[in-house]
Amino acid sequence: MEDKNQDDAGQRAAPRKRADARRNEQALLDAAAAVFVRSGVQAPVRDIAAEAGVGMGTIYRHFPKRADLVIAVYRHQVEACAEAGPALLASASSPHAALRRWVQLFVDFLVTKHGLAGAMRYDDAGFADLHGYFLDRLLPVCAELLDAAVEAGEIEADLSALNLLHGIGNLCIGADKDPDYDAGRLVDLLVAGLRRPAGLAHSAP
Amino acid sequence: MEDKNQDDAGQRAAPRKRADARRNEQALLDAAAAVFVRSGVQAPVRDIAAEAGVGMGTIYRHFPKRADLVIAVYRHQVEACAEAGPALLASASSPHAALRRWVQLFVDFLVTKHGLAGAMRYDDAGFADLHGYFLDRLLPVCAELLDAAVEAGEIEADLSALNLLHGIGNLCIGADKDPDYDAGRLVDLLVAGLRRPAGLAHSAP
DNA sequence: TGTTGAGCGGAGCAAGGTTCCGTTTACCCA
DNA sequence: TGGGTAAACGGAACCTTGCTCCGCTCAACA
Repeated sequence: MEDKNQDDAGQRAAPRKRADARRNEQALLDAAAAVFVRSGVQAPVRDIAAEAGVGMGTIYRHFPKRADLVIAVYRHQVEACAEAGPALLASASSPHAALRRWVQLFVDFLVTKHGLAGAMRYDDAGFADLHGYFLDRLLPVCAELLDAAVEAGEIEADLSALNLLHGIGNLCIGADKDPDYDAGRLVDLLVAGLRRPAGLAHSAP
Repeated sequence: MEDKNQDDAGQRAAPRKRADARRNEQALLDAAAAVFVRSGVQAPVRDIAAEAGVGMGTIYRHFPKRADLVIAVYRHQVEACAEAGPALLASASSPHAALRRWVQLFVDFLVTKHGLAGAMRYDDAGFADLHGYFLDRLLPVCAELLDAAVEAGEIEADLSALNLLHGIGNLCIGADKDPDYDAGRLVDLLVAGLRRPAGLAHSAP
């Protein structure tokens, strides 16, 4: 456990960081998480630097783009969401039910992070990497759920996972700002609209 | 027709503008429209001033916020969309069909204006007025269509017009940037998901 | 303990929205 | 037609925000 430089069991080759560097990276992660909760994901970089008690240069040394910091802060939760996909598929009563529950999981995640959905927008150049990261991680999961539901004859096959994820992300924008806006309901309607009239091809259990 | 100062048959009391002021206002409107087509709605104010051949001060005299300029440019089309609602309700085969067609009209409008949907976001403070304008004009129309469909027993009553409009606006974000993203399809799914299983309460014609 | 380069801080740059204010000029009246 | 005046103009300047640059510091290792 108390190893020398063990952040990432994955890629060896990183030439061991200095202690102060590791300390600062962690401080930045903690500070960013706190600031994101307080002020939202679009909080100024300067605020985060101040909260962590480091200079601007330090932030950009560890996280070359603002998006990289955001990614790092939410990595664990994205990972958890990705892993929930196959699990739900195995445990839910049908692929469509699994899809529906997974989608709500994703919505809950997005909605609880002030402004994350907005920052993830496809057309936000500054956050292109964030967009890419979410897609890399979640697109295969979403596709698997979608395919399973198509396979089971529960939904039409004409919606790509990419479109669905995009749509969900978009629907969650602003959900944290307006208590009357119910992103979960809208997303659920969207997934419901996907459903075939019961008993067309195969039959649903 | 060649009146003295007749922009607005509505509110009297405006104390007659100078000729150069009227000329510049029109030039700005034209310039903004051109720039919006070329570079999108988020084009820098400076670009619009340059295109119109006026200074920054002039733009802000006529349109105190960037959003005011955007509103002015699209006012006609928003108006047309608003008026299409009752017309569709009168002509379509059912309220739900009317709703569906109206919604597609709105989607087409949003998608063809680079970045308009993005700028309209609820959580974009800079464009709060734009958001407000769209809502003022289109919310009653949407509510009317929704109510009619509920009345006819075609859809559930548990989705507010505000939520629906929000959702549609959100779904259209980025649609102009990514040719693979099909906002129209997603919105249609959403509206489809709203539909009651046929023949529940009243019966659909 | 001396050397050295990884790491640090923060001034500075660019971009974009908005404001300020000295100058210009359209319009009214004599 | 000639003045007077307030409306209108223009653009420099300001503020915020993301990101870069670079001289200084000090952790790590011999």
